[in-house]
Parts: sequence; C-alpha cells; structure tokens
Amino acid sequence: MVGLLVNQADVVEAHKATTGTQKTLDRLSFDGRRIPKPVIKRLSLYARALQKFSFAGMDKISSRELGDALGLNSAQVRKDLAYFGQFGVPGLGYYVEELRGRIKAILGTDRVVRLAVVGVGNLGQALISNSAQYAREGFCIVAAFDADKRKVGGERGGVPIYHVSDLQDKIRDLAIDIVAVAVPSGAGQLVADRAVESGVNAILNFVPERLIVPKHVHVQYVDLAIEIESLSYWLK
Amino acid sequence: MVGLLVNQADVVEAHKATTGTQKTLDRLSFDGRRIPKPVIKRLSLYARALQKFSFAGMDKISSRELGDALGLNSAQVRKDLAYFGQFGVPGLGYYVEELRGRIKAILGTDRVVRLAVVGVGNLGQALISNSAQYAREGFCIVAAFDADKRKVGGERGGVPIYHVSDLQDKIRDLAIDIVAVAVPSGAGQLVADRAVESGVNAILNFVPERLIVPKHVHVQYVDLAIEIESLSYWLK
DNA sequence: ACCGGGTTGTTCACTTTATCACAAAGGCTC
DNA sequence: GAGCCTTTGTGATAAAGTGAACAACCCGGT
Repeated sequence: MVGLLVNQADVVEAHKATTGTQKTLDRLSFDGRRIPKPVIKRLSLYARALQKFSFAGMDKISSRELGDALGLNSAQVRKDLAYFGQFGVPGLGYYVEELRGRIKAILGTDRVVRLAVVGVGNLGQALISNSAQYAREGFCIVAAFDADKRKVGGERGGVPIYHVSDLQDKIRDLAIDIVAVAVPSGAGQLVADRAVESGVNAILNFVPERLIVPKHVHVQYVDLAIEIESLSYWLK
Repeated sequence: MVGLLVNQADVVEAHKATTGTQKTLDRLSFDGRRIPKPVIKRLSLYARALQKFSFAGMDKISSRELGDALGLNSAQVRKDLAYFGQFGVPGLGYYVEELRGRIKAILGTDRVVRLAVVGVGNLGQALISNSAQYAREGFCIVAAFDADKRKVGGERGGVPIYHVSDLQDKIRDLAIDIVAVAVPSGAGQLVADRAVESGVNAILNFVPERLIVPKHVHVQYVDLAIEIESLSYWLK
C-alpha cells in the first residue's frame, strides 16, 4: 500500500520534470481571465435549457427566466456569461439561439466530440445505449473496449467493441477526444495511463479510485456509491 | 413552457405555505453545528479508504496518510472529522476500525439503507447489477420499477421488478429510504412527486431535469451529459 | 517522572464562489 | 426624440470553503 503511494508520487514528479512547472493555464483561462470550474458546469446547463426554450419557440430570454428554470440566481447567470463576453441586450435579454450557439462554441460542442468507452459492463452498456440521446448534445461514442474476448468483435448500439489491447492504436486512429473509464475496480489507473500516453487529455472516471494523471489531463469523477452514501446522511 | 415555469413556482410556494419558513436545519446540523455539504461527500470517501486500510491490516492512521490517499490536505481531514467530535489521539492518529465505525454511524450506513430503482433501462440495470458491490458499503437495492409491463414480474440480479403503479405501496411496504430515478427524460418529476408523497426524502436523480421537491427532501443529481460536456471545454 | 517526537484540534488568514445593488444602455411608446 | 421601462454588465459585499500554523496532548523510552 505504501509502495503504491510512493509509486504514484513518482509519476507526478516525473511529469513535473518533463513539463516544467506548467504555469500556463492551458484552457483554464479565456481571454486571459481564469474561469471557475463551477461556471463551466453551469454553462452546460444553460446550453441544455436554451435548447428547450428554443424548441418551445422562444426567441429571447432574460437572465431571470434562465436562472429560474435552473434554480439559479439571475446575477449568477449574467456573471457566468460575462466571463466570455457581452452577449445580451439591456432591456431585452439574450437571443436564445445566438446565446446557445455562443455557449456551445465556448464548450467546444459546436463540433462533434469523439468519445470512447472502456469497459462494456452494465455501466458501459448504459452509456453506449444512451449515446443517441447524447448525440443531440454534440458528442458521439465512436468505440468501446473490453478485456473480455467474448465481447470483442461485435457491436452495441452501432458502436464497435474492440479489445483493450487495441486501445492506444484506436485512440489515435479514431481521434478520440474523451475516454470514459467504466472498468472493474482496480483497473482504472492502467486504462488511464494508456489513454494519457496516447494523447487523451480528458477522462470521465466511473471507477471508485483516484486517478493519478499529469496536470494537463482533466478527470471528471462520477462515483455512484458516494452519491448514495452521502444521501443517506440526510435520512432521519 | 412559461406555463410550466409558473407551475413549478406554484409548487414551491405551496410548499412554503404548508411548512412555514422551515428555519429548522433538519439534519443539516450535527450537535447544533451546520455541516457543509462537501464535508459529507468526503466523509464517504474517508469511509471507503478506511475500509481498504483496514483490509490491508493497518490499525491506526494519521490524517496525513488518509489525506494523501485521497488527494486531500491533512488539515482538511482533521477539520472534517472535528465537525462530529474528537476521534483522534494526538501523537498517534486515528484508530482505523473505530473511525470507520464512527463515520458509518454519522452517515447512517451502519444500518442497511434500502434503495429502490425506478426505470429498468440500461442505467437502471447497471445500478442493479452493481448492487452486490454497493452492498459492502451498506446499502441494498430492494426493488425496481418500470412502466413497461413486459419487464414487470421478473427480477434482475435478485431484485424484483414491479410496475410503477405499485410504487407508492411498495415504498411503504418495503420501507424504502432512497429512490433512484432513472426513467426517460420527462417522467422524472412525476416519479419524484409520487416518491415524496409516500414519505421518501432522499432522491438520486439521473434524469436531466431539475426536480421540484419540498425543502426537506434531498436530491442528488447525476448528470452524465453535463459531465461530458464540461470535460469537452478543456480540450484544446 | 521527565523528555522528545509526532499528531491532533483549532484558530486565523486566504482563496474562491455567490449574491446584492446600481449605473449604463437598449428598445418601445407617444 | 424624450421619457419610461426593462435588463444587462459589473463593482462591492457577503458567504463558504481551504490551507497554514501552532498550542495542547499523548505515547514510549530512559
């Protein structure tokens, strides 16, 4: 256990050595301003809400209406948007379609984001089969991987399943942007290492482990057990 | 759409009217102190890490070790624990098994937490089939519900599947603590309303909608599309 | 019994995030 | 085009959360 920790520290140190202190804010900044992470999450919510409003035929919307729909303060909506420019019209609000386009451009979902799912267990399958739904939001699952040879070769919901040993090649060939890790507990770090080596710098991790990755790689953790456990605190 | 919004506001107002301002902090406080939500989430992480350490044969552990294992500052670990009492021994650290027990008691996972899954789609099935894994952490999926009559009657991974029309009865009969909502988009609010009516006050929501619930009900949102979308921001 | 190393519990300072409040600004009506 | 109404963008303010520092404390060895 201690050995493992030392090992992880080594990895981090090694990375520091190769990349320098990395004071560059990569993409954490926009026009020189630093963007708080919560803002990015809300931006996604705005985009989705705007899609609904647009579908409902509204052509403009105020920060108050948008905030109310999401349970947020109107000032927060305005401030979040102000990080990226001035999109609104005083006295009128925001043009729904224009704002939606701007937000999608900021998030990078104006082009298709290419996703790979590693681990075709129940969770992996759930992700794959919801992909049609996600497609509307601008991303696409282009490949799945599993260690079980019996699953390899086929496809699920139009997504081909490869063996994990092909992960690195396919990441490059298929220009994968994001890797979703849904493998059994214990195998997460290995998959992450492979993905990072192949140039992936965004990982969605469903494995209940902390992943050690270079600083430029962003990891989103989704930990269902933790969500349930923390809910139970609020039961009488 | 506007009509919908007004409607939601009505529900909130109606609730306020029936419950008063509800200044009581319910279970947000512990011994009179208010507990920040992030603390609760970390508590779950501590519990899991301690389980591993215990399994590895360690009998005591310092805040630094625990923090390092989770990527957290040692002061934060101590402070989080201090909200609930004094569990440590200066110069020594914390006794692993004792601390784990205390945390589980605080979280309420020292007894079995009873869970229902509504919606036996891919995500619902993923939850159910992982239930053995969750069982170790102290909760148990005791029932599943679906609107599709063809799925009703059978069982998945030892969990019986009922028709959603039985939701309210079963919640009471089976003493459900938490309802996980994994139904198609659009049906989430209805399920939530039914659950709340039957006395459930903790909901795990996978549907990409904001749920309107009375103040005493706690909702955890898990929104996969948002996680992916916000990741895409950090791609070059 | 005393000393020293090591770790807790806690205070304080700092950083980050959210809310308030208002001047500046566009559109609509007359 | 003047006045009114509405809503934005933003500086000031408050709240929440995190990290550093240190006195108090406990254990084990001498």
